Amino acid sequence: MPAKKQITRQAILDAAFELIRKNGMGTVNAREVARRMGCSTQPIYLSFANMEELKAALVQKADALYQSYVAQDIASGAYPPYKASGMAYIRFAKEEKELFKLLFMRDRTQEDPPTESPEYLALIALLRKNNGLSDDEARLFHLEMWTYVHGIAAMTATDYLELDSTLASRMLTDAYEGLRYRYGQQKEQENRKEKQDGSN
Amino acid sequence: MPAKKQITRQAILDAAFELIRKNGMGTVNAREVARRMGCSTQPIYLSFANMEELKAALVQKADALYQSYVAQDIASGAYPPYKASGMAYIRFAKEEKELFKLLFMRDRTQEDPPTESPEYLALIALLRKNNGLSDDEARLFHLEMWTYVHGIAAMTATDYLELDSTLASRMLTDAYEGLRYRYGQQKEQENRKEKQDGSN
DNA sequence: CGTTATTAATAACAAGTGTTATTTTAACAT
DNA sequence: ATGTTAAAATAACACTTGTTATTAATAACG
Repeated sequence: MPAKKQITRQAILDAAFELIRKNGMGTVNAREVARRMGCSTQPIYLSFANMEELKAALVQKADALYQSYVAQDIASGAYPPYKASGMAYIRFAKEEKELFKLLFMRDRTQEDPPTESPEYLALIALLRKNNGLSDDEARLFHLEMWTYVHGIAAMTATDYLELDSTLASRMLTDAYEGLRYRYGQQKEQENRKEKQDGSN
Repeated sequence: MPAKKQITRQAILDAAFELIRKNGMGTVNAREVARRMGCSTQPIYLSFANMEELKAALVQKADALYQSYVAQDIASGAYPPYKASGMAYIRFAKEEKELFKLLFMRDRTQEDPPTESPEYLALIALLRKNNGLSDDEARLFHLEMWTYVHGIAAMTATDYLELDSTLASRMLTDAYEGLRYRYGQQKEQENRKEKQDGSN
């Protein structure tokens, strides 16, 4: 079964990924991808059923890159694991603005797992262990930290903010330690209340 | 100068605004706006030079609505002024998701005033007064609070988060009081250092 | 009541984009 | 070398959207 085989799915993906990285998903279209590969639009439809399928593959590729950011910042040991997750998210937003917008600033869809990911549960466990929090407390603590991290990252990706990693690190520590203090306060209050209840 | 005058600029603006509120700027186009008014696209080009001009007017209208949110939440007195600003931002994100995305989740452009708005300066002044902060400290404090508020609002607008106002209020207080504690700590450290320097 | 100015409707053009039909090209088997 | 066949180029179609040309309608004025 002889043929003439040249333009691979991978090559298309790579060309489209460069486009999306630099100019965003809004600029991805068949003719532009083809132009960057110096070919016609036909090969695209040989490797993908339609543009939607290509775009889905691009999202996957973007997510893989994000995962590598997290893995690297955790492995590097520059920060403790919980903080490293946040720093990686912010670093990704800063270095890959378009991909960040694609992955984290789109409307949530039904595909997005509402289920609790292992990564999420690992972070919750980490907070419980490090700060002596209950499961509910850890979840709220994490929500508060994560919305904060997301705020920094989102404003960075849209160019409202330009942070170096030193300031980002400081902001995360401020928030984290501030919350530890708050949650400590709450524990004290609960204890006081219990004591009172006991003495009555 | 006789004529026949019926479809006003205002009517077009109103129809387009309903569209943008419900379905976002991406869905605003001449034919759809016309369809909603039960007329052709011609009148649009009588009142506006082009669609870009219409869209700019829509952004202005959206901003006016946002300003009314802030004004109302400050005037209501339900929260102290600094907190009210944040609560209004979050409420706007929750009740007008598309408008929020339009105003606050787009890439920053050159039009966006890099200059320090009076509103911003008023909030800084408020923080200085209430918490005894220096100008620099207040600016950083505000940056930390505002990125947090933005994170909550942005995740709400994209449906990753669904908060009632009670939880939003609690989250803001947690962050605010946590930061007050942190900035208090820093002041102590500085004082300790000064004392040491003095004794040498 | 007819003229005229102005608005709106209709139709059309242009550009962009997804997609498919048709033709051409080139690698491999024979 | 040549025929077969997959892949690629070219061309075309469909649809969307911004915009403009042309035509029809209508209100104001004499």
